[in-house]
Amino acid sequence: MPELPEVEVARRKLAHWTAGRLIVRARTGKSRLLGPQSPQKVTRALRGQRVEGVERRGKHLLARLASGGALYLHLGMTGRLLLEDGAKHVRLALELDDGRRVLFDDPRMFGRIRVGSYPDLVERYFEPLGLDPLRDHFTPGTLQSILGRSGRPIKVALMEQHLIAGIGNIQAAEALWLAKIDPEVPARSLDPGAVRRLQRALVETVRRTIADLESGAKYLSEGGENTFFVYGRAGEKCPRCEDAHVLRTVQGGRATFYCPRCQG
DNA sequence: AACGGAACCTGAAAGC
DNA sequence: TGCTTTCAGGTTCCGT
Repeated sequence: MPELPEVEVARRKLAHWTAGRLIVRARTGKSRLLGPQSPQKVTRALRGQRVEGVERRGKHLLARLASGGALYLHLGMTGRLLLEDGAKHVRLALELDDGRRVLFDDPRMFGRIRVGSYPDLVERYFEPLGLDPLRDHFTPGTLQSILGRSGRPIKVALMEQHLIAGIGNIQAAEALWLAKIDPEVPARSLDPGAVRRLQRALVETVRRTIADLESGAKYLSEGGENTFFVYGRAGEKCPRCEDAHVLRTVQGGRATFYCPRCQG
């Protein structure tokens, strides 16, 4: 499920829960989330460690440990972080010195858990990523130069993590609707005006989704109300022009929602 | 290199 | 009601 907004909210929560805390013990079991690492390697690297801070780039999280090591997490499609119980598929549990437990729940196991040295994990998982829409480097100029390198449909290009980090299927659709850009046009064909609108739209949709989540909004999959403009709204009237209906197509194997009138 | 499609998984929702 | 199919907000691998 998680795109940048959910991951950023997860980062804030994890930072809040673990601030100044010691991991008394970690529990995990053998699962594909661990990759080649043994459960023992993971639990040994975490036990007794103090969490010094939690960083995010795109959809990737890194918790710095006092040892100079770090815990890397990717929430995949269905991963989430929560306190205490209420989770059926806990893949990692961190028991803190205040008696609380942080749980990484992930039914589909598309997420990823790694331990290692902080520099190694940064190099492996952060450095290959492109522009992060919440950082200062995300400007119309940098976006223009990045998009100029791709001839793929703009919707597909927006989701390529080595170009722009953190945008997924929902945020891509929402940003293109806000910017009134046809999802099918080649990325490099956007003129400076369109790139400027897109840059603003990406920041806007990401910030708005974060604000919604912070105010308690639930994921669609957890029964939450659909707060998006076009995502998941095939057949409904476009909320802007109120004339055309939202269409659903498929690009790169993923559903794309857009207004053929506003974004034609 | 670039692209489409399948694969990896489980569970909820829709279809019959 | 219950069985079957489809779909899901991510990433990676494989063949063309």
